[in-house]
Amino acid sequence: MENPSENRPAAWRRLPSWLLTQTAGHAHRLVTEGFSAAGGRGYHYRLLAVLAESGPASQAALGRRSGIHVSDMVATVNELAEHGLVERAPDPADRRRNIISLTAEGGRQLRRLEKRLAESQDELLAPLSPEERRRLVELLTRLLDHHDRQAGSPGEPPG
Amino acid sequence: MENPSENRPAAWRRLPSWLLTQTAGHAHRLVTEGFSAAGGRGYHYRLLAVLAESGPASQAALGRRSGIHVSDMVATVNELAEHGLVERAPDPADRRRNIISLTAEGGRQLRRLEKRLAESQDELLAPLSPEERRRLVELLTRLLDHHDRQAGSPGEPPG
DNA sequence: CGGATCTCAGCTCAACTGACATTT
DNA sequence: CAAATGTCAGTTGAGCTGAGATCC
Repeated sequence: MENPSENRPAAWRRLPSWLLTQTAGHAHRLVTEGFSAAGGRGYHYRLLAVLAESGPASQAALGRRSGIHVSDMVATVNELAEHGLVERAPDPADRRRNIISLTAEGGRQLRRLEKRLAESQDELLAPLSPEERRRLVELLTRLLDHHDRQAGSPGEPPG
Repeated sequence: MENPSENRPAAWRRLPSWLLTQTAGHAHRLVTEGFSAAGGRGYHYRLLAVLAESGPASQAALGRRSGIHVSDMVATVNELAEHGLVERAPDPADRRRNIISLTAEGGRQLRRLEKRLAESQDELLAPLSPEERRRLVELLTRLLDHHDRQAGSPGEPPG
Protein backbone atom coordinates (compact mmCIF):
# COMPACT_ATOMS: atom_id res chain seq x y z
CA MET A 1 0.00 0.00 0.00
CA GLU A 2 1.91 3.02 -1.15
CA ASN A 3 0.88 6.39 0.18
CA PRO A 4 -1.75 7.76 -2.21
CA SER A 5 -0.97 11.43 -1.64
CA GLU A 6 2.52 12.79 -1.47
CA ASN A 7 1.66 16.42 -1.89
CA ARG A 8 -1.82 16.97 -0.57
CA PRO A 9 -2.27 19.97 1.70
CA ALA A 10 -2.55 18.72 5.26
CA ALA A 11 -6.12 17.82 6.16
CA TRP A 12 -6.16 19.81 9.39
CA ARG A 13 -5.77 23.11 7.50
CA ARG A 14 -9.50 23.15 6.79
CA LEU A 15 -10.61 22.26 10.30
CA PRO A 16 -12.62 24.92 12.16
CA SER A 17 -10.26 24.89 15.14
CA TRP A 18 -7.27 25.45 12.87
CA LEU A 19 -8.98 28.24 10.93
CA LEU A 20 -10.00 29.88 14.19
CA THR A 21 -6.62 29.75 15.89
CA GLN A 22 -4.81 30.90 12.76
CA THR A 23 -7.11 33.81 11.97
CA ALA A 24 -7.00 34.71 15.66
CA GLY A 25 -3.23 34.83 15.35
CA HIS A 26 -3.50 37.30 12.49
CA ALA A 27 -6.10 39.30 14.41
CA HIS A 28 -3.86 39.42 17.45
CA ARG A 29 -0.91 40.52 15.37
CA LEU A 30 -2.85 43.29 13.63
CA VAL A 31 -4.34 44.61 16.87
CA THR A 32 -1.00 44.47 18.68
CA GLU A 33 0.71 46.35 15.86
CA GLY A 34 -2.04 48.97 15.92
CA PHE A 35 -1.81 49.47 19.67
CA SER A 36 1.95 49.52 19.54
CA ALA A 37 1.88 52.34 16.97
CA ALA A 38 -0.03 54.40 19.56
CA GLY A 39 2.36 53.40 22.35
CA GLY A 40 -0.01 51.00 24.06
CA ARG A 41 -0.88 47.34 24.49
CA GLY A 42 -3.94 45.17 24.81
CA TYR A 43 -4.12 45.26 28.59
CA HIS A 44 -3.75 49.05 28.52
CA TYR A 45 -6.69 49.41 26.19
CA ARG A 46 -8.88 47.01 28.12
CA LEU A 47 -8.23 48.71 31.44
CA LEU A 48 -8.71 52.22 30.05
CA ALA A 49 -11.91 51.17 28.28
CA VAL A 50 -13.39 49.62 31.41
CA LEU A 51 -12.46 52.69 33.44
CA ALA A 52 -14.13 54.96 30.91
CA GLU A 53 -17.27 52.85 30.84
CA SER A 54 -17.68 51.89 34.49
CA GLY A 55 -15.83 54.65 36.33
CA PRO A 56 -13.22 54.40 39.10
CA ALA A 57 -12.99 51.10 40.94
CA SER A 58 -10.65 48.87 42.90
CA GLN A 59 -8.06 46.79 41.07
CA ALA A 60 -9.93 43.58 41.86
CA ALA A 61 -13.20 44.95 40.49
CA LEU A 62 -11.45 46.23 37.36
CA GLY A 63 -9.88 42.83 36.93
CA ARG A 64 -13.28 41.15 36.98
CA ARG A 65 -14.74 43.64 34.50
CA SER A 66 -11.81 43.57 32.08
CA GLY A 67 -10.90 39.91 32.34
CA ILE A 68 -7.36 40.90 33.32
CA HIS A 69 -5.92 38.69 36.03
CA VAL A 70 -5.38 40.41 39.39
CA SER A 71 -1.64 39.86 39.31
CA ASP A 72 -1.38 41.24 35.77
CA MET A 73 -3.55 44.15 36.88
CA VAL A 74 -0.78 45.27 39.23
CA ALA A 75 1.71 45.61 36.39
CA THR A 76 -0.84 47.17 34.05
CA VAL A 77 -1.82 49.85 36.57
CA ASN A 78 1.87 50.47 37.29
CA GLU A 79 2.59 51.08 33.62
CA LEU A 80 -0.41 53.32 33.05
CA ALA A 81 0.19 55.26 36.26
CA GLU A 82 3.84 55.87 35.33
CA HIS A 83 2.61 57.65 32.20
CA GLY A 84 -0.09 59.57 34.06
CA LEU A 85 -2.95 57.78 32.29
CA VAL A 86 -4.56 56.49 35.49
CA GLU A 87 -4.30 57.42 39.18
CA ARG A 88 -3.93 55.06 42.15
CA ALA A 89 -5.46 56.31 45.40
CA PRO A 90 -6.15 54.44 48.64
CA ASP A 91 -9.81 53.76 49.36
CA PRO A 92 -10.61 55.51 52.69
CA ALA A 93 -13.57 53.16 53.20
CA ASP A 94 -11.53 49.95 52.80
CA ARG A 95 -7.84 50.14 53.38
CA ARG A 96 -7.14 46.97 51.41
CA ARG A 97 -8.23 48.67 48.21
CA ASN A 98 -6.70 51.02 45.68
CA ILE A 99 -9.19 53.11 43.78
CA ILE A 100 -8.04 53.46 40.17
CA SER A 101 -9.35 56.37 38.11
CA LEU A 102 -8.86 57.63 34.60
CA THR A 103 -6.97 60.89 34.03
CA ALA A 104 -7.73 63.34 31.22
CA GLU A 105 -4.60 62.18 29.43
CA GLY A 106 -5.75 58.59 29.94
CA GLY A 107 -9.02 59.45 28.20
CA ARG A 108 -7.13 60.91 25.26
CA GLN A 109 -4.92 57.84 25.02
CA LEU A 110 -8.02 55.65 25.08
CA ARG A 111 -9.40 57.53 22.08
CA ARG A 112 -6.11 57.03 20.22
CA LEU A 113 -6.16 53.31 20.98
CA GLU A 114 -9.81 53.03 19.91
CA LYS A 115 -8.95 54.60 16.59
CA ARG A 116 -6.11 52.15 15.99
CA LEU A 117 -8.36 49.31 17.04
CA ALA A 118 -11.02 50.28 14.52
CA GLU A 119 -8.38 50.36 11.79
CA SER A 120 -7.20 46.90 12.82
CA GLN A 121 -10.72 45.50 12.56
CA ASP A 122 -11.04 46.88 9.08
CA GLU A 123 -7.73 45.43 8.00
CA LEU A 124 -8.66 42.10 9.55
CA LEU A 125 -11.99 41.91 7.72
CA ALA A 126 -10.73 43.41 4.47
CA PRO A 127 -11.70 40.44 2.25
CA LEU A 128 -15.30 40.33 3.53
CA SER A 129 -18.32 42.37 2.44
CA PRO A 130 -20.33 44.26 5.09
CA GLU A 131 -22.98 41.55 5.00
CA GLU A 132 -20.37 38.83 5.39
CA ARG A 133 -18.79 40.69 8.28
CA ARG A 134 -22.14 40.80 10.06
CA ARG A 135 -22.65 37.08 9.54
CA LEU A 136 -19.17 36.27 10.81
CA VAL A 137 -19.69 38.37 13.93
CA GLU A 138 -23.04 36.73 14.51
CA LEU A 139 -21.69 33.19 14.19
CA LEU A 140 -18.68 33.90 16.41
CA THR A 141 -20.87 35.58 19.01
CA ARG A 142 -23.06 32.49 19.19
CA LEU A 143 -20.00 30.25 19.56
CA LEU A 144 -18.45 32.46 22.22
CA ASP A 145 -21.65 32.84 24.24
CA HIS A 146 -22.14 29.09 24.18
CA HIS A 147 -18.64 28.23 25.37
CA ASP A 148 -18.41 31.06 27.89
CA ARG A 149 -21.55 29.75 29.54
CA GLN A 150 -20.27 26.19 29.17
CA ALA A 151 -16.80 26.73 30.58
CA GLY A 152 -17.43 29.57 33.03
CA SER A 153 -18.33 28.29 36.48
CA PRO A 154 -22.16 28.14 36.69
CA GLY A 155 -23.44 31.10 38.63
CA GLU A 156 -20.38 33.19 37.94
CA PRO A 157 -21.07 36.72 36.69
CA PRO A 158 -20.45 36.75 32.93
CA GLY A 159 -17.76 39.45 33.24
CA MET B 1 -19.89 65.34 31.59
CA GLU B 2 -20.85 62.48 33.85
CA ASN B 3 -20.22 58.98 32.59
CA PRO B 4 -23.40 57.91 30.77
CA SER B 5 -22.99 54.16 31.31
CA GLU B 6 -21.89 52.59 34.54
CA ASN B 7 -22.79 49.03 33.72
CA ARG B 8 -22.60 48.62 29.97
CA PRO B 9 -20.79 45.52 28.74
CA ALA B 10 -17.40 46.60 27.44
CA ALA B 11 -17.58 47.69 23.81
CA TRP B 12 -14.67 45.55 22.69
CA ARG B 13 -16.54 42.34 23.49
CA ARG B 14 -18.35 42.58 20.16
CA LEU B 15 -15.29 43.35 18.07
CA PRO B 16 -14.30 40.74 15.47
CA SER B 17 -10.74 40.50 16.80
CA TRP B 18 -12.03 39.85 20.32
CA LEU B 19 -14.56 37.26 19.15
CA LEU B 20 -11.87 35.54 17.11
CA THR B 21 -9.21 35.40 19.82
CA GLN B 22 -11.70 34.27 22.45
CA THR B 23 -13.33 31.55 20.36
CA ALA B 24 -9.85 30.48 19.30
CA GLY B 25 -8.99 30.16 22.97
CA HIS B 26 -11.94 27.83 23.48
CA ALA B 27 -11.05 25.91 20.34
CA HIS B 28 -7.48 25.53 21.52
CA ARG B 29 -8.61 24.35 24.94
CA LEU B 30 -11.03 21.77 23.50
CA VAL B 31 -8.49 20.41 21.03
CA THR B 32 -5.74 20.26 23.66
CA GLU B 33 -8.01 18.42 26.08
CA GLY B 34 -8.97 15.97 23.36
CA PHE B 35 -5.36 15.28 22.38
CA SER B 36 -4.34 15.02 26.01
CA ALA B 37 -6.99 12.35 26.61
CA ALA B 38 -5.24 10.29 23.93
CA GLY B 39 -1.80 11.01 25.37
CA GLY B 40 -0.74 13.46 22.68
CA ARG B 41 -0.36 17.14 21.90
CA GLY B 42 -0.88 19.47 18.95
CA TYR B 43 2.65 19.17 17.60
CA HIS B 44 2.47 15.39 17.82
CA TYR B 45 -0.68 15.31 15.74
CA ARG B 46 0.64 17.75 13.17
CA LEU B 47 3.87 15.84 12.68
CA LEU B 48 2.18 12.43 12.52
CA ALA B 49 -0.40 13.77 10.06
CA VAL B 50 2.22 15.24 7.74
CA LEU B 51 4.23 12.02 7.89
CA ALA B 52 1.15 9.98 6.97
CA GLU B 53 0.28 12.29 4.11
CA SER B 54 3.67 13.05 2.63
CA GLY B 55 5.80 10.13 3.71
CA PRO B 56 9.24 10.05 5.37
CA ALA B 57 11.29 13.24 5.15
CA SER B 58 14.02 15.22 6.86
CA GLN B 59 13.20 17.25 9.96
CA ALA B 60 13.62 20.49 8.06
CA ALA B 61 11.22 19.40 5.33
CA LEU B 62 8.70 18.20 7.89
CA GLY B 63 9.00 21.52 9.66
CA ARG B 64 8.14 23.38 6.48
CA ARG B 65 5.15 21.13 5.75
CA SER B 66 3.75 21.16 9.28
CA GLY B 67 4.52 24.75 10.22
CA ILE B 68 6.47 23.50 13.23
CA HIS B 69 9.64 25.48 13.87
CA VAL B 70 12.86 23.54 13.29
CA SER B 71 13.97 23.88 16.89
CA ASP B 72 10.59 22.66 18.16
CA MET B 73 10.78 19.83 15.65
CA VAL B 74 13.79 18.44 17.51
CA ALA B 75 11.82 18.10 20.74
CA THR B 76 8.71 16.81 18.96
CA VAL B 77 10.63 14.06 17.17
CA ASN B 78 12.39 13.19 20.43
CA GLU B 79 9.08 12.74 22.22
CA LEU B 80 7.47 10.69 19.45
CA ALA B 81 10.59 8.56 18.96
CA GLU B 82 10.76 7.80 22.70
CA HIS B 83 7.31 6.27 22.41
CA GLY B 84 8.12 4.40 19.22
CA LEU B 85 5.69 6.44 17.10
CA VAL B 86 8.33 7.65 14.64
CA GLU B 87 11.83 6.52 13.72
CA ARG B 88 14.91 8.67 13.24
CA ALA B 89 17.43 7.35 10.74
CA PRO B 90 20.43 9.06 9.16
CA ASP B 91 20.05 9.91 5.48
CA PRO B 92 22.80 7.98 3.64
CA ALA B 93 22.62 10.47 0.77
CA ASP B 94 23.07 13.55 2.96
CA ARG B 95 24.67 13.08 6.33
CA ARG B 96 23.28 16.36 7.68
CA ARG B 97 19.79 14.95 7.54
CA ASN B 98 17.68 12.68 9.70
CA ILE B 99 14.98 10.83 7.83
CA ILE B 100 11.89 10.62 10.01
CA SER B 101 9.34 7.92 9.27
CA LEU B 102 6.07 6.79 10.78
CA THR B 103 5.91 3.46 12.61
CA ALA B 104 2.85 1.22 12.66
CA GLU B 105 2.18 2.27 16.24
CA GLY B 106 2.55 5.91 15.12
CA GLY B 107 -0.15 5.31 12.52
CA ARG B 108 -2.47 3.90 15.15
CA GLN B 109 -1.81 6.85 17.47
CA LEU B 110 -2.55 9.21 14.57
CA ARG B 111 -5.94 7.57 14.12
CA ARG B 112 -6.67 7.97 17.82
CA LEU B 113 -5.72 11.65 17.70
CA GLU B 114 -7.82 12.19 14.57
CA LYS B 115 -10.83 10.74 16.33
CA ARG B 116 -10.35 13.03 19.32
CA LEU B 117 -9.86 15.95 16.96
CA ALA B 118 -13.13 15.26 15.18
CA GLU B 119 -14.90 15.16 18.52
CA SER B 120 -13.36 18.49 19.46
CA GLN B 121 -14.59 20.08 16.25
CA ASP B 122 -18.08 18.89 16.96
CA GLU B 123 -18.01 20.19 20.50
CA LEU B 124 -16.61 23.50 19.27
CA LEU B 125 -19.35 23.97 16.68
CA ALA B 126 -22.16 22.54 18.81
CA PRO B 127 -24.39 25.65 18.70
CA LEU B 128 -24.25 25.92 14.89
CA SER B 129 -26.32 24.12 12.26
CA PRO B 130 -24.54 22.23 9.45
CA GLU B 131 -25.26 25.10 7.07
CA GLU B 132 -23.92 27.64 9.58
CA ARG B 133 -20.80 25.55 10.09
CA ARG B 134 -20.16 25.56 6.36
CA ARG B 135 -20.57 29.33 6.20
CA LEU B 136 -18.25 29.87 9.15
CA VAL B 137 -15.58 27.67 7.60
CA GLU B 138 -15.95 29.49 4.30
CA LEU B 139 -15.62 32.94 5.85
CA LEU B 140 -12.64 31.96 8.00
CA THR B 141 -10.94 30.32 5.04
CA ARG B 142 -11.26 33.52 3.05
CA LEU B 143 -9.82 35.54 5.93
CA LEU B 144 -6.96 33.13 6.49
CA ASP B 145 -6.04 32.85 2.83
CA HIS B 146 -6.02 36.63 2.53
CA HIS B 147 -3.78 37.21 5.54
CA ASP B 148 -1.48 34.28 4.87
CA ARG B 149 -0.82 35.69 1.42
CA GLN B 150 -0.56 39.18 2.90
CA ALA B 151 1.83 38.38 5.74
CA GLY B 152 3.81 35.49 4.25
CA SER B 153 6.88 36.69 2.37
CA PRO B 154 5.88 37.03 -1.30
CA GLY B 155 7.17 34.07 -3.24
CA GLU B 156 7.34 31.82 -0.21
CA PRO B 157 5.72 28.40 -0.59
CA PRO B 158 2.33 28.50 1.19
CA GLY B 159 3.28 25.70 3.57
C1' DC C 1 33.34 29.93 0.85
C1' DG C 2 27.86 30.22 1.16
C1' DG C 3 24.06 27.72 2.58
C1' DA C 4 21.42 23.89 4.68
C1' DT C 5 20.65 20.88 8.65
C1' DC C 6 20.31 19.58 13.42
C1' DT C 7 20.72 20.74 18.24
C1' DC C 8 20.54 23.45 22.41
C1' DA C 9 19.76 27.42 25.25
C1' DG C 10 17.07 31.10 25.92
C1' DC C 11 13.53 34.63 24.99
C1' DT C 12 8.55 36.68 24.22
C1' DC C 13 3.80 37.31 25.46
C1' DA C 14 -0.59 36.38 27.47
C1' DA C 15 -2.45 33.83 30.90
C1' DC C 16 -2.29 31.56 35.05
C1' DT C 17 -0.59 29.63 39.97
C1' DG C 18 1.16 30.02 44.58
C1' DA C 19 2.54 32.43 48.34
C1' DC C 20 2.41 36.24 51.45
C1' DA C 21 0.93 40.37 54.29
C1' DT C 22 -2.80 43.24 55.27
C1' DT C 23 -7.48 44.33 56.10
C1' DT C 24 -12.50 43.40 56.54
C1' DC D 1 -11.65 32.56 62.16
C1' DA D 2 -12.71 32.92 56.72
C1' DA D 3 -12.61 35.86 52.81
C1' DA D 4 -11.03 39.71 50.00
C1' DT D 5 -7.28 42.64 48.31
C1' DG D 6 -2.87 43.91 46.50
C1' DT D 7 1.84 42.44 45.50
C1' DC D 8 5.55 39.56 43.92
C1' DA D 9 7.80 35.48 42.05
C1' DG D 10 7.41 31.87 39.21
C1' DT D 11 5.21 28.70 35.59
C1' DT D 12 3.02 27.27 31.31
C1' DG D 13 2.73 26.76 26.15
C1' DA D 14 3.21 28.09 21.47
C1' DG D 15 6.23 30.41 18.86
C1' DC D 16 10.42 32.49 17.95
C1' DT D 17 15.80 34.00 18.00
C1' DG D 18 20.66 33.09 18.22
C1' DA D 19 24.49 30.39 18.37
C1' DG D 20 27.32 26.46 17.33
C1' DA D 21 28.66 22.07 15.03
C1' DT D 22 28.41 19.49 10.98
C1' DC D 23 27.93 18.65 6.25
C1' DC D 24 26.85 19.70 1.10
